[in-house]
Amino acid sequence: MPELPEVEIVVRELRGQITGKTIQTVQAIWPGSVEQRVDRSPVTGQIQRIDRRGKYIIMRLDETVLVVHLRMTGQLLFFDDTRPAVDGHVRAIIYFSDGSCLQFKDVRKFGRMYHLVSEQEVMKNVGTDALEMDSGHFRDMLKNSKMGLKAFLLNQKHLAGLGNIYCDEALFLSGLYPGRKANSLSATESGRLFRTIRDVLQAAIDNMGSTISDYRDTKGNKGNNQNYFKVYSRENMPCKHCGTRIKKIKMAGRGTHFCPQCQK
DNA sequence: CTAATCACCTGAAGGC
DNA sequence: TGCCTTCAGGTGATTA
Repeated sequence: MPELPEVEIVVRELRGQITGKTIQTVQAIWPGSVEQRVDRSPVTGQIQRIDRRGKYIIMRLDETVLVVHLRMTGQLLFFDDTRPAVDGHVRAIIYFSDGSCLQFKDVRKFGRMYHLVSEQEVMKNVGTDALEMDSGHFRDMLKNSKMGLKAFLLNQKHLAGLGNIYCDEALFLSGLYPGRKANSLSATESGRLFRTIRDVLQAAIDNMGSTISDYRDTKGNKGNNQNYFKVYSRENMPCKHCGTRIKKIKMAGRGTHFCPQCQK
């Protein structure tokens, strides 16, 4: 579910909710969801600051870091009081010394909470955050890749943060066919794609993220951006630009929506 | 290097 | 109602 905009909303809320709080214990209800990679040290300490790169949430403690990736169905739910798991899908709970808690709910169990010395242990293949990228670097990466655009944009090592939804949206608004080779773009097309990606992500943040089914913010609220999709989930519906039926095909292993008329 | 497939999991939705 | 198949926002390993 969560791509860059959804993770950004969660991070912004968490900053206000848990910065400065001290972790008392972490209860791993489903052990597979929590990876302890710090020898002889339980997860404790004060949360100094919270960062985000791509879809990763990085909570910086005194000596270590707690990194969370929500993958498909993960949610971080904050509560002012101490309470047991709110339902059977809660995989871990962080209890703070002031009595509040953060519950990590994840239906499909793909998400992870990592306790690490450095976030690089799990983020060595994650590139520059999509909102921190500059157009020159983006153009250089495109020029040096023979991948199709869809696969290129989904690959987190180039640009971190885009997932299936915002890839399809950005390619539609750029007028680019998802199978188009990255190194075939002109300077104009590259610049347009760069700006479109940034605008699509920013608009989604302004709309509190997209909720297809599982995404919730830390208070359990859904996003609103799903009401503004231009192509994603619009198979067989008329293109908002030209009226042609939107097609859905499988590309780079993912459902890919596009307008056969507008995207070349 | 690039592309395709599978694996990891559970639940919802559609076909029969 | 029930069974079976397919699909889902992600990523990493493996195999052509």
